Amino acid sequence: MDTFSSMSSSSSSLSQNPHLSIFNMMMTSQPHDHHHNNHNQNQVFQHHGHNNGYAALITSMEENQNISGDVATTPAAGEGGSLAAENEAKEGKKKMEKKSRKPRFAFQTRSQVDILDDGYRWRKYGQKAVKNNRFPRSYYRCTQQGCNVKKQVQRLSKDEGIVVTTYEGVHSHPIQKSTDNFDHILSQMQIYTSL
DNA sequence: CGGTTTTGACCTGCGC
DNA sequence: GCGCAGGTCAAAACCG
Repeated sequence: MDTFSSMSSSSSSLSQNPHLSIFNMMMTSQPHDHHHNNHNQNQVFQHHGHNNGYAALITSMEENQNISGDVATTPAAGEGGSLAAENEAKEGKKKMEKKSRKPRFAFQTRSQVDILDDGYRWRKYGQKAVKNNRFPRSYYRCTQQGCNVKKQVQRLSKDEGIVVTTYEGVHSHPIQKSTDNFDHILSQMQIYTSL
């Protein structure tokens, strides 16, 4: 998403509106009708909290990029899956998004809990053990019909205090829960971390 | 009872 | 071609 390019320049404003800019952009970005081929961009945004121990990092990627060099991502292997059977006659099922690789965003947070409530409803559809990582990776899909946004949550084995949430795709519907802003999430994290 | 999680099987891409 | 690794399916279990 080219939206990110403008963000890097306005990174200074992040200190003003710490979380809103990041999350609103991720959650409310408009669906691109035509998958305009955005070039290979892999931008990393880091945001260090003031002193609450919170730190977030966002990575946008198009091809097979690594998330902070620790989380390995395969080149859209998931696009295939059992979709090969789609060649037969699966029309009720979802079809693969042509060749367009959906934008992916890696959101790295320092938190004790894996489930960061971002306001959307997710249904878990898989969990896999990751190589060189003693923590499994969980796969979620947005429960909203017609919304094929996926996300995967993984904890770094290097630093188990860090949770990497990778969003894939763009929501085509408003947020269902009353998650006004990131403060809600922040407070939630602080609650859990104080356990 | 309906929606969600769990979990093993299955599929695909890739490297050897 | 085979095995591995990552991603998905789907049936059963679980939970409100």
